[in-house]
Amino acid sequence: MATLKDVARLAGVSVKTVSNVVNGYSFVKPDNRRRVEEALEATGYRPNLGARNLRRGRTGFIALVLPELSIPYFAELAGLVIAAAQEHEWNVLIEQTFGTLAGERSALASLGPHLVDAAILSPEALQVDDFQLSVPTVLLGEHAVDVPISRVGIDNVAAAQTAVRHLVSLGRTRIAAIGAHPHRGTAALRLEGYRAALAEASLPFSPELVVPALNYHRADGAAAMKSLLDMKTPPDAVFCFNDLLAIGAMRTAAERSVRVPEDLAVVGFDNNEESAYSAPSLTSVAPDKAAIARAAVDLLHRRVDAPDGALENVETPFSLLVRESTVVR
Amino acid sequence: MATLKDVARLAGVSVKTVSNVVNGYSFVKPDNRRRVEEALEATGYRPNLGARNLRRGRTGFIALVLPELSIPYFAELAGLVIAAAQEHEWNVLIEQTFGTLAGERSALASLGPHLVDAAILSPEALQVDDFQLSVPTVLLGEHAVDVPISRVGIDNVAAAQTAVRHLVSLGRTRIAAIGAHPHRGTAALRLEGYRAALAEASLPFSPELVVPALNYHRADGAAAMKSLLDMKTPPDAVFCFNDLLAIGAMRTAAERSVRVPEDLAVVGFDNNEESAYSAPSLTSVAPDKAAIARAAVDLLHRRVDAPDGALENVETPFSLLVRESTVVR
DNA sequence: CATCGTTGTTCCAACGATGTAAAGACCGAG
DNA sequence: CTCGGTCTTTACATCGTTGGAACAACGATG
Repeated sequence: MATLKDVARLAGVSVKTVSNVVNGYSFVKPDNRRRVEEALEATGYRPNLGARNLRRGRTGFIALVLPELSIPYFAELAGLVIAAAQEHEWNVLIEQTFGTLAGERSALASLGPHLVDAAILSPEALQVDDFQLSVPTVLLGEHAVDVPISRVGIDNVAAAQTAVRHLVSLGRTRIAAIGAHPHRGTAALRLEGYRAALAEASLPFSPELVVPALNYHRADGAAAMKSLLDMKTPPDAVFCFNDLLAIGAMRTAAERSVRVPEDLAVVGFDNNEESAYSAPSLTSVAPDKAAIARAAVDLLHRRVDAPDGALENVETPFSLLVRESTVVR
Repeated sequence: MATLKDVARLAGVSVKTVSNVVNGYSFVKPDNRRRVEEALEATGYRPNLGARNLRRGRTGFIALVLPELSIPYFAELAGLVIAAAQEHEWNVLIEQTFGTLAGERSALASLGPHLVDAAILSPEALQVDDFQLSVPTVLLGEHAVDVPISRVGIDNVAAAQTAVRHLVSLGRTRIAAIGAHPHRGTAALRLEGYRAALAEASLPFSPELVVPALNYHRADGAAAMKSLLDMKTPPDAVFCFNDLLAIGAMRTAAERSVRVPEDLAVVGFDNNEESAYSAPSLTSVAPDKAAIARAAVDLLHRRVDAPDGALENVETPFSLLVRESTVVR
């Protein structure tokens, strides 16, 4: 691999002059510039990023800490973050926590100014004390606990309310919710939106219709739905806190020969790509994932330049995509 | 951020002694070792990986070049590669090519010994000339063209043959294939396995039952299925070259009121997590993705130590998971 | 008591890049 | 023909780390 030294020798100038050409410094004699450029071409020089960053005090990387890439929402988001980061000449380092406290702590511990310039976190279990951050950071989703960190996400209360309002507008009166979670801020907000929509329609809030889910995988949705269908008066609609839960719930409904949407309307959250193709296709709250990714990366980019900027709370748009799981074609 | 120098000053020893402690060098006086360890603890020292790697001539990163993270197969695989890489103290840098030649070329160009120690490629469009690699590399899947690079993957012919044999064993006689592709090596092999299974069963090979797909997304499967169902004698089974195509195909079948599996048996390939929850659930060829990820990373790890080792061709196991899309419960 | 091998520590150079300061080239003005 | 100023290039130090050589301390050996 060619270094600046090699190029300099070939062009017959000093190392620094080559560096100046590479970095677009203005005052280089046209003649030298030409010779250097030829030498660069001839050697196929590529800067050693490690060395450059060591000198510059930057790493050129940002961390993206998320539960798991096999969860479609995070996979799609990761793809968008990578694309957005590229525009700022950042490479993205993905760390998986598997939603565990230990995983999140170890991811956080491995972060540091020498490894990444900034970090995007999507935490599920972190405690207040864990947030000893050494690089500019932005949270995706909601603060699980009250910490002064910038955040990007949608208005979860409004989004959930929109979803449940839709179920109400279909004439459903016994609307369940799947995905309650003791420590997840997002879950609390979606539950709040759910309750608000019920109240708005003067429907009673029945705690037994709110089913917790410790993970948000398909299997959890399937299990939760089983318990709902075992009730003596099962619900006629269910609002799931993500699409995977909804897919699992629909699976259980199919196994019990409960018709969706006739007997049971189902709404999900996240709008995974697969949800447009499920049978029936899934009505879902669709956050603008590209906007989230771009907002998060842009915010960090500003913050790296001005580390002491004010906290930001960016709200990105969402929409409700109505599909077959709530409305008969 | 604390450096070795800070720790050394605090412990009252030289920088190198601290370095020795950090790197587990044996001959350090117990007393000094203790003092250094206390100082490490007190300062919260973390090695600057950039500097270390600059000195060691390693970068600590491997590249994973794949089409798109929003494709579940690649997302799942990426998660497993990250986990496997962690065991070798490697971080993974993901590059998305979106399946285009330009995307793959630019990913390849950005790679180099200064950025990554090795690379895992999952190419779709690369030409022979493009393979001017500067770091140890392994291909996932198949060689699109004939290049001398190590490779990890399953036996695609045998896997496809197993899938189609299963359809034959169900008494299906008019078996279609979705996913033919002019330049994709994997597609050619799966087609070969398809033809072998037909031949084995003395079934005729009908070119009109082989539908090409330029991309392997759900929409392509849906479109391909439409063309098959428009035939005057539609197929009674279809082998899709990946699960997304199969999901799309099943979607079209549902829209046309074609019953799966009664009227049409469907088999996919990849065993995405979503395929166990689709309605009906999808019979699929299941490669051992964890084995693929581990084999690829291990191979690279060997190759980094011994760059001139022989080419390797690692075949990982697969199985056929029979679900509702081919067999009535 | 000189010598030796082992153990423990320090000093120096180097990885490849860039910021700084200073030196050299060049120009026109006085 | 010198001076002052602007352009252009260079030597050097530096980022944080580690390999190697040099050196110091030690008990053991003859």
